Amino acid sequence: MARTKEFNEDKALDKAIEIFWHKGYNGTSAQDLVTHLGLSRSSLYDTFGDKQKLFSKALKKYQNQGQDNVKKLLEESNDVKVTLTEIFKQAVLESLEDRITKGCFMVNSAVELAMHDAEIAYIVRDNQKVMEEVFYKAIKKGQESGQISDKQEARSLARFIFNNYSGIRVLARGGEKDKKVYDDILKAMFSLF
Amino acid sequence: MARTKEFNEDKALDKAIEIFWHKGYNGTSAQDLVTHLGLSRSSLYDTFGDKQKLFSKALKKYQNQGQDNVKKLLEESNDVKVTLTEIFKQAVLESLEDRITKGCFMVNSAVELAMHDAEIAYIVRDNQKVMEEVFYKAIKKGQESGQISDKQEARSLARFIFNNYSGIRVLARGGEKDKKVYDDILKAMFSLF
DNA sequence: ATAATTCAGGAACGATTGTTCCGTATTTTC
DNA sequence: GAAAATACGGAACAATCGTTCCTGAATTAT
Repeated sequence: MARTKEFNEDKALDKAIEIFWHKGYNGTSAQDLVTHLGLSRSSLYDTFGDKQKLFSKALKKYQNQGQDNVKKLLEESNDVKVTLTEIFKQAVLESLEDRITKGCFMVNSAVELAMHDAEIAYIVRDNQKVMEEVFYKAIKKGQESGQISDKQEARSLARFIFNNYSGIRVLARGGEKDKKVYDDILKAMFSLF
Repeated sequence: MARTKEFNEDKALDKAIEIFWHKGYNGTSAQDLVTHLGLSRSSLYDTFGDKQKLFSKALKKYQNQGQDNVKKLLEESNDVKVTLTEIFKQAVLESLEDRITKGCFMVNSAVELAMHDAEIAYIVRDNQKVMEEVFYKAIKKGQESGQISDKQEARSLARFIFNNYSGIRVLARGGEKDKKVYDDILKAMFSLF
C-alpha cells in the first residue's frame, strides 16, 4: 500500500542518543537532529512525535542497554568482586578514551532535566532503583559465597557503589583525563570490599 | 557626575546564582533574568556584559562561597573525621529540605557546560583541584594526629571524598528524598576512615 | 495501470531567543 | 543652575527555536 521507510528507525534512535548525550536536551536543536539523524524534518516529526518524545525514547533505550550490560556481567560472574572492578575499570577507560567527553547520558539527563520534566524524572528514578537492585543482588551473592565482606550491609554497599559511579561520570563530563585520579577513587572505594 | 545604581550588584549576582542554579544555563532565558534579578534589560547588559559573562561570574562567586565554607570548617576543626561527617550531613540535609531540588550549582554546570564552554570548564577543574587540596590537607592532618587511619593514602581519600560529594549532589538533583539512601552511602563511605 | 499510502525536502509558521539601541529621567559635579 | 554622565524602561533587532504544512516523488498492493 505504501512505500517503506528509507531509514532504520532503530539506527536513527541510536543517532539521537549520540547527539542528545553529547549536547544535552536544550543544547540540541531541531536542526541538529535533522542533520545528525540524516532524515527530513517531516519524517522526524512523523516518526517520533516531537523533541521531548524523541529524547525520552532515546534515554529509555540507553537505559535498557546499560542495565542489560551490567546485569548480564554480574549474573554470569563467578567472582562478583572481580566483575565489579572490571565494570568500573571499563567506565574509567571510556572516560579517558572519549575524545569528546560525554559522561553518562543518564547522569547528564538527571542533572539537566529531572527537576523540570516529570517523565525524565521517572526514568532517572527508575534507573536508580533498577541499578541499585542489580548491585544489591550481586553483593548479596558475593557475601554469601564469602567473596565480599559482610561487615557492611549489602543495601548500603549497593547504594554506595551507585553513588561512586555517578561521581566518576561527573568527573568524566568535567573533562578529567588523568587516569591516576580515577584509580585513586577506585582504590579507596574497593578497599571497602 | 552621574547618578548611582538603584540596585545592589552583589545582590543581583546572588539572584543570578539562584536562577542559574535552578534552571541551568540553557534553561534560563534573558527574560527570566530580567524578571528574577528585578532590573531592566539594559541595566543587566550594561552591568554584566552578556549572559555568558553573568553566568561565569555567578558560578565563580558560588565557588568561592562553597570553598571558603568547607575550608574554614576543616581548618578550624579539632577532629577532622567528625567535621567531615558534619559537612556531608549538612549536604544531605540540604538535599532533603530543598523543595525545589537544585543539587550543586558546580556539579550542574560541569555536566551541562564544561564540554562546550572553555571558561566554565576551567572553573570546574579549578574547583576540583582546590577542593581536593582542602580535603587532602584535612585528611593529612587527621592521619598525623591519629584520628584517621593511614591505611589509605591521603590523596586517594581526598579524591574519593570529592567523588562521593558529586554523587550525592547528582542524587539530590534527581529528586531523591529518602534520607535512608543518603545515610547508607555515608555509612559505607565513612567506614573507610 | 491504478489507487493508496507515505516518503523526503523545504518553505513557512509564530514564538522566543540573546542582544542592541533609543529616549527619558535622574543624579552628581562643577 | 548648567552640563555631564549614567541608570532606566521598553521598543526593536535579527536569528534561531520547535513545529506544521504543502508539494511531488516513490513505492506498494490490488
